[in-house]
Amino acid sequence: MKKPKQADVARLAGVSQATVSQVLNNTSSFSVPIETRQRIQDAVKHIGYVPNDLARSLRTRRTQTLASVIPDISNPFYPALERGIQNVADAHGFDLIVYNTDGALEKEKRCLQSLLRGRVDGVIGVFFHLGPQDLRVLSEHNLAVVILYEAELEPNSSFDRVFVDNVKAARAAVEHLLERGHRRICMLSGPHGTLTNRVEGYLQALRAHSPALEPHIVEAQDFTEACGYTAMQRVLAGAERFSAVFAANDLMAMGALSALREAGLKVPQDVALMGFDDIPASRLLTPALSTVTQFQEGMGRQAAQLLLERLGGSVTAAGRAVEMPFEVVVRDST
Amino acid sequence: MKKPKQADVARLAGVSQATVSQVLNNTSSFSVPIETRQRIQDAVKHIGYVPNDLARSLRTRRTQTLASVIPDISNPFYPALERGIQNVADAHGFDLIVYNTDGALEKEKRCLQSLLRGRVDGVIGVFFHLGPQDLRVLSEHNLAVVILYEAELEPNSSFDRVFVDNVKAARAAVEHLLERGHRRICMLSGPHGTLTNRVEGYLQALRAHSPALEPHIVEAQDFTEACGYTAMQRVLAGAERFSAVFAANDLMAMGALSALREAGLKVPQDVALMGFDDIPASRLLTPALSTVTQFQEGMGRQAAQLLLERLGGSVTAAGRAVEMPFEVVVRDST
DNA sequence: ATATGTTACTAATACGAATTACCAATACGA
DNA sequence: TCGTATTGGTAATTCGTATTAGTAACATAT
Repeated sequence: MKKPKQADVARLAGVSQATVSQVLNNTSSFSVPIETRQRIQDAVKHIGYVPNDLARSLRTRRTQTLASVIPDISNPFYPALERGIQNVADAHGFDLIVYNTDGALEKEKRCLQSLLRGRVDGVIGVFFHLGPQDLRVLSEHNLAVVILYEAELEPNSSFDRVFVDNVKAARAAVEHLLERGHRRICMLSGPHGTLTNRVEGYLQALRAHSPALEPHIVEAQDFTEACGYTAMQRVLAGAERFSAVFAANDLMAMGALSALREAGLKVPQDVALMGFDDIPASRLLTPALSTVTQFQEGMGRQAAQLLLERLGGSVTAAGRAVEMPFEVVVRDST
Repeated sequence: MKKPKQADVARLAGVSQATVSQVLNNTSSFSVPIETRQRIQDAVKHIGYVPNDLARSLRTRRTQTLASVIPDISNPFYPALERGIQNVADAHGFDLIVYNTDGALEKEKRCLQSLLRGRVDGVIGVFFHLGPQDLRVLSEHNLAVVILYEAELEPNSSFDRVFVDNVKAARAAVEHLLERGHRRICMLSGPHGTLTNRVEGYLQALRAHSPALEPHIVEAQDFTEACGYTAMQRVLAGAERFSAVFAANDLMAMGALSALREAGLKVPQDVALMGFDDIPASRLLTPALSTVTQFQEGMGRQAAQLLLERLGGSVTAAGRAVEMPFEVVVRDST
C-alpha cells in the first residue's frame, strides 16, 4: 500500500533509479534508446507512479510554489487580485499558498516566519505593518519578493514593487466631481493616518481647481460599511453643506449611501457619491456606484509576472517598480 | 550566504545534529541538561537558523499543508468559504494551497494530479465534474478528503462530506414568498441540469401549497448577472403573469432586478425578488436582496475541522456527512 | 592490434531533518 | 570490585529524487 517511487519503477523496468529520473525529466546527458524509455513509461503507468514533489524540491531547491500574503480574502478587494496571481502562477505550473493576515502585525510576523521555511520560491505581499526593512530577511533567504506598496524603495532594494498612484487616482476622482460642477465636496477618509495618499489627492484636486475651495474631511473609524454610515451621519448632522461625497473606499461609500438615503437625500440628484476600488458590488448597487478601479486582476497578473521573471533568472537587476493604471469609472451615483 | 541548517547549529553548540533536532522538537528520548539546550538555542539565534519544512516533511510524511479546490475565488460565493477554511487551518498551524478550477473538467483533472504529488496532507474540494469515484485515488494516496457535495456517498466511502440541503433551502425560500401572499412565482433556474435541487425545492413548495399552482421556470444560460438579466427579460416578454421571482442564485437575481427596473416594475412593490447564496453584495443592494444564506464561512470551518480531525487520527471511521444549516434572510426585496 | 569514440547505462552522493540503535562516562549499591 | 542504572549524548540511516562521475561493451579508425 506504499506509494511507489522511482526505485520501484526502476526495478520493474529493469534499469536503475537514476535512469528513471533521467527519462522522466527528459534530462539525460546520454542517449536512452526509445525502447528503454518505453519500458520505463510502461512501468510508471503500471504501478501508478507519481513523483514526490517534496523530495524533488529538497534536491533541486525549487518548490514551484508561490505565496501570496493579503489581509483578508473575504475583503472584496482581494479576490480579483488573487485570481490574477493564480492565473499566471498556474500557467507556469506554480502552486499558490495564500496567507491572510487581517492586517494584524502579529499575523504578518508569523507569516514571515512561515515564508522562511523553504516551502516557497517567491512571495507577493500586501503588508500593512511590515516595511521593506522587515522583509529584507526574505531576500536574504533567496526568496523573490514582489510587494504591492506605494512608497519608493531604497535604490538597491532587491524586491520588485507594483503600485497604483493613489494621489493621482484620488485626484482624478475628485476632478470628476468638480467637472460635474460640484464645489462643496466632502471626503470620508479612513482611520487616522491610513491611505493618506487618497486624502492628499483630494486636497490637490481642490487646491488645483481653486484656492477658495475648503476641504471638508471626516475620519471614519475603519474602512467598513458601518463606519462609512456613521461618518456620513456625522457629516449630515454637521453644519457644513456639501453636494458631493468622496469616500476613501467603496465599502464606506455604500455605508454613506444608506445614511444619505435615510436622510431623505437622493443620489445622485441631491448628492453625488464617489467610491474607490471598484469592488464587484459597486456596479450592482442602485444607483451603481461611480468609483476608481485599480484593475485588481491585472495587478495580480503583473505582480506574478514580475515574480516569475525573477525566478526564471531572466532578470537580475535590482528592484523594479511598475506603476499600474487606474481608471475613473463613471456610473450612476455621480 | 547559504541557509544555515541543523548541522551548523550543532557545530556552533558543540553537539551533534541529532541532538539539535531532539532539542528543537522537544522530542528527546533522553534527558538533555538545561545548559546544553541553552547553548543550542543560542546558536540558533546567533546564526539565524530556520528549519526547512521540505526536509522535515519528507522525513515525517506530514506536510502541515491543506489544499482547497474551488471553482473561482473571484466568484463572491467562495471568499467567505475560503476564509473559514483558512481560519481553522491557520489555528492548527497548517498552510493552505488554493486551486481554482473554473469548474472546468480539464483543470479539475490537473488539480487532482497535483494533489497526488505529496505536497498536502488533505483536501477540501468543490468539484463540478469529478465525482467520488474519480477522487478515490486521493484516499488511496493517503490524503484526507472532505468534499462539499450534496449527494449521498457510498456507505464505505473514505471521505467526509459537508453539505446544505438545497431542496429544503429552496423550498423554504419559496415558502417565504408564498407566506407573503405570492401565488404566481416564477423561477429563474441555471443552465440545463445544474442545481436541480433548487428547482426541485421550488416545485415542492408550490405543490405542497396547492396543486393548483403552476410552475413557471425559465432557464438562464449561466449563473451570471447578465444571464439573469436576459432570462428576466424573456419572462417579461412572455405572456405569463407573475408577482414574484425566485432566482437560483444572487447574481442572477441582481440581473433580474435590473431587467425588472428597466421594465418599470418596482421591487418589492410590484414584484418580489428572492435570491440564493447571500453573497456580500446582496445586503448592499437597493433594495437589499432577500436570499438564503448557507453560512459559507461556517461551512469552510466545519470542512476544515473534519479534515483536521481525520489528520489528527482521532477519527478513523468511514466517511462522515455533516448537514449544514441554511437560513432564509428576509430583506427588502420581498 | 591499439587507440579512440560512442552508446547506454549504474553507483554514489547530496538535499536537510527525524529517528533509531547504540555507547561512553559516571554514579550507585552490595 | 563488580554489576547495573542513569545521564548525556552520537553515529548511522532514512525519506525520494536529482545529479555527477564513472564505466562496460562494443564499434571504428589507423
